[in-house]
Amino acid sequence: MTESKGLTINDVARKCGLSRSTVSRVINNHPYVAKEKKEAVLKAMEELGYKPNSVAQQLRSNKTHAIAVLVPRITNPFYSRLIEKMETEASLLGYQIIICQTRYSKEREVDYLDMLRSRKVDGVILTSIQNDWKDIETYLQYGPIVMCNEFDDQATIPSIRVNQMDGSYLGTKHLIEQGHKKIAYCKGGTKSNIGKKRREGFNKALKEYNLSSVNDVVLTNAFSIEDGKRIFHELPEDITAVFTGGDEVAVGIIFEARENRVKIPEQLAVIGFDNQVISELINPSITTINQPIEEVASKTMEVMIQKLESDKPSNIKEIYEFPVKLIVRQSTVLE
Amino acid sequence: MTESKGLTINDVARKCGLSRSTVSRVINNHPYVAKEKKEAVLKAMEELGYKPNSVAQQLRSNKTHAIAVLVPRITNPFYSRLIEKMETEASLLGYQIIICQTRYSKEREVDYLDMLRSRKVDGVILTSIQNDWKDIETYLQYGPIVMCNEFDDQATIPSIRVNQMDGSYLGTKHLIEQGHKKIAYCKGGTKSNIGKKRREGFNKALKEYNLSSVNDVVLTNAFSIEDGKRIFHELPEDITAVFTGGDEVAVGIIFEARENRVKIPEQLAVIGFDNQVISELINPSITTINQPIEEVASKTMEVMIQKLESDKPSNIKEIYEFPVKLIVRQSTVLE
DNA sequence: CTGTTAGCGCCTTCAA
DNA sequence: TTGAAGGCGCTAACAG
Repeated sequence: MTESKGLTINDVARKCGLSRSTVSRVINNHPYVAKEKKEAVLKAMEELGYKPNSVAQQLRSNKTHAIAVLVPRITNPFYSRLIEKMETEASLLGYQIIICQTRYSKEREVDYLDMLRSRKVDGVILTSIQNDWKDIETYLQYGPIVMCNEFDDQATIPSIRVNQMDGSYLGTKHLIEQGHKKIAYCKGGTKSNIGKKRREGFNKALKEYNLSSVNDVVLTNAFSIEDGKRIFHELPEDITAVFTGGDEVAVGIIFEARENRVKIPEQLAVIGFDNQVISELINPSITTINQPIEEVASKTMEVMIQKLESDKPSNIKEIYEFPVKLIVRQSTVLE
Repeated sequence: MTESKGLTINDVARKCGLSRSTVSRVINNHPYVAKEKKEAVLKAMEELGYKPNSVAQQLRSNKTHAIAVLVPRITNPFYSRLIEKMETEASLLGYQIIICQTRYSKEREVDYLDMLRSRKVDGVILTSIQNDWKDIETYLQYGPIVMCNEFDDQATIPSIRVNQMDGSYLGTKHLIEQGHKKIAYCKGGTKSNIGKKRREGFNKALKEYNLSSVNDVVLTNAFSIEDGKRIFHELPEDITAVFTGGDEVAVGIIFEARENRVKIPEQLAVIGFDNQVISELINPSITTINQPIEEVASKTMEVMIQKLESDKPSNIKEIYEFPVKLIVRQSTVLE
């Protein structure tokens, strides 16, 4: 098969005996085009099988209708749910999503942000942050950046997120109300603001019940199922409950507990975070914190596209915070 | 903040007192540029913070370095693993991935294929097929199309996949060897070639053991966990084993069996497909078929980029078939 | 209402 | 080794 030459607006113009401008006007639905000429153009485009070259349109208009979405890894169900909804919304509004996996690398984050400088995308959505805000800020002159999920208090851009503090507060309070006095706390990376807020909520709950000083068991690097398995073995003897900060970690702990004949929740109560599909299916099912992921994703895309289509400045701090909900299941309460 | 005007090659040329052509040569690493002038250009670009406008480059070169990947839904772990690996490979070779979720719609599939016509992407990777091959074929004149996972026997394009028939054959044989004589078979959609091959493998195993005529229990629309739950209740009394065609379906069946006090594998043996993370974590763990997803994804991207960078025709049928492996776990054998 | 003209930013002959 | 000029395909003034 011979590679198609790519029809241009000139071919259409020639075919219907009109000028390129007229054809262009028809393409862009301009007013003031005579009915019959418009139809002639439409007919010519149809017969030729013409479709405008979007790259040329992009160059002219200085808009790509593409948005980069940076995530650590797409296989993490939290991020894939975010992406699923963002793509659906974007597609409805005529935008494309370019997937960018940073795999927690500062360099890759910068490389992807550079797509703003090279005009490959109109805007960037960050769902995690590897670099300092001052380094990210310099990219703001090339197009809007919106933060979704993760955030930075100094950042002067829109931020769409859930109330993380409330999540850990509700979860911890629930554990305390089940009678636990010695609760381990798992955290992920060090720079995350999500982590900070969660810790605040955890502490707040302890304080309310005057347990603050007795709880200082903190497990770090808690992200994956594997981490959960490791953490199970790092748990001190006197711990009766774990706040994991993620359903994956909870799954790992439960799996390892099963292998080691440790009963959950009788000997160890476990609470997750995210309300992922697996939390409901594993046995025992996992008490967790539900985040309205779809709403967060929609709102993020809405804010981004609004920035793109209005000429309002993008360096304004706006915060949209969504509520979370405690989902009680078997991993913390007896049947 | 004032929106950056976007520096052009002209600004750089002016800054270092050379022509645009020379600057362009430096950008593209052409030979025959005097060392000192080259350095002057580099210095000017550096000081100005110039980066070439990739849209203009795209228009000139008629290449976008973007590849559309069509999947039904990104939240399906099978597809997100495929995408993860594809994105990683593409990014290494200087390409971007545009995520396109068809959600099993013919119309959306065509809309996304149209990005080839409008030159938004250089190539398209299909991981599922909604339209007939003859309708897809017409897009081939605009750029390469590669099939990954799903395939069509008539299609004259590269196809990267696993040996589906072997998968269902191995699984079914395993069930038969455990003593099962009445095995239910779950299938997904009607048009899938994957489904056809799987059915062949299933039948082949039955035939080998002379069980062909007694097995005619086929459950349809088996995709999700919810489908699995439904199917559990549709199972005839005399069935002792189910070939589910997917770990999600197996999970649904196991979940519902647990709720209904049906013992797995004693009363019902279940075999999945895909070796997804959850298959190992659920209790009982699921016997399943492992597919080398990462290898399939890499090979797909390799083939695509090779088509893009050579001028070889893209309408050649090439088949790359990877082997699958049976993973035996608790859902089919007593401990 | 329609055509002519002038670029968007870049790369690549062609001449020098 | 370098610069001038033309054009990739499209749209938006500006005339008419």
